[in-house]
Amino acid sequence: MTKSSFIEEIKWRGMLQDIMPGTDEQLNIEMTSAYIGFDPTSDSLHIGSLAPIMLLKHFQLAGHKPFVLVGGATGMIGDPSGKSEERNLLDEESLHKNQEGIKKQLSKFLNFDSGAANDAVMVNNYDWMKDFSFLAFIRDIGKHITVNYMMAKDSVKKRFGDTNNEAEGMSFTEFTYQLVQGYDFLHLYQNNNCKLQMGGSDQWGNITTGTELIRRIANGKAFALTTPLIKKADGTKFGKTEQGNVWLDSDKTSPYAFYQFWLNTSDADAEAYIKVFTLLDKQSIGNVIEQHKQNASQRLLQKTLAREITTMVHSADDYEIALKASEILFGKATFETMSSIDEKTFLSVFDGVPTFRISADALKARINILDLLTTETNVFASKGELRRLMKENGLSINKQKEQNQERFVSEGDFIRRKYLMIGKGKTNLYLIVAD
RNA sequence: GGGGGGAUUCCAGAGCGGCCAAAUGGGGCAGACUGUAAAUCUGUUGGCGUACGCCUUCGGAGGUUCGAAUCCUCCUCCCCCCA
Repeated sequence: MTKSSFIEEIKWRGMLQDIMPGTDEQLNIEMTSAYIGFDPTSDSLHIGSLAPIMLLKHFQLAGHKPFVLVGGATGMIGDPSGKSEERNLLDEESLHKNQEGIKKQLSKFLNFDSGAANDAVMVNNYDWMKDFSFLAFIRDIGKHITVNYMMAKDSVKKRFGDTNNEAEGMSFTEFTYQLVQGYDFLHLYQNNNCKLQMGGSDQWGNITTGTELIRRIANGKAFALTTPLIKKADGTKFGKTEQGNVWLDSDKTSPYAFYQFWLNTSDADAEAYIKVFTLLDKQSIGNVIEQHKQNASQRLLQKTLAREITTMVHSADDYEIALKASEILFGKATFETMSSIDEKTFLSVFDGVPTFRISADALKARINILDLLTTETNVFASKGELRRLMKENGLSINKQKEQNQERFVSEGDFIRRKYLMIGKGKTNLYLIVAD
């Protein structure tokens, strides 16, 4: 891939929303540095950050130099354009911890230490903001931008209330956000020759405040580029499940659950996602989409998508396990086949499946299924809920549908006299372990 | 400082003395159809009991009443308008 192909690349992938004139030319002239900001509010990123990460990935692949900016300072303020509330100050220790966690995850995508000229660099704006006094800031920075300019931004306008919306009001702190973020850009421009800031399309206003500052203060030319926010075809929020965020950290979201998330995307979404979230080239993606349409029930598109992302975010081994687990859990596995698998493999299959424990002693006697699932374990919140589910034929025990509320289970029902698979509906599985 | 409006079950939002565990919509869950999709349709959505039923809920604390989410008093919190 040559340097000039970056824009082309993200264009056909549908990752280009807005771009400032001259950006492409700048990228053709020289190896250019660009940055994207990430929130250090947790020690792990979730898939909401994946699109910007891929942007940096393509950027580096194109021979340019990516900067990762950890928003230690801005993260305390809260971006008014986002849904986020104003945040609390993170202490330096957790800030540091989160930064390390994020770097570790990003290392799977970006080269930080290869020795190449375009190695990625991580910076934290807390480092240069923490000692910047308020007075110095309003004198040196605030002076150059008018309130009129700041108020013209959509993110701000929205909060003041326009014809459709009611005024929400915003604090001075939030109002200042774009200036602080703009200053980051100026700082990186002056100290790291960083000429481009990228981000989600909601960041456009903040980014242009930065280029404006650079123009006025440093008399320089900087560029901006944004990527569309990832949406789902049905309009619901991307990246959320009933369990909450889908994290990149395998402790927070198991590789199996991660794989399942992507496997379950709709056709319409998967076509867009495979371009954004995988590195497969145009030709390969075209083929996959074509083949998928020939025989949609094979779900080749989702399987490819899930394989690529799981391998990239976790590992090939994790993918293999997740795949095998999915085949067993959703295939035609029976009590016999489940029993024939060796215990180690069996457990790896269930890694990531919610597990409940019960004492082996309690199993000596026969237990009513209702009691087992509500009183002995908390698989279900109430008996009423469970009864309802059983009436609707939604409960299965060891892959067998069960409607009889008088059903009793004992040791013999447990696989290897230890494990019981409980299914809720078609897709939700729980494991009960007796020990 | 003055005036007005509000707080209801996950959310929005009806109810305004008994028929209210509380309309309707959204969301959730399940079933059918399928492909562990999407769309659609159906059921369900406080707890306990198979069920007639019982228990806990309508911002908080008291009160009126045979009976209150609904009326009264005080308190807390939110919003709007005028100064």
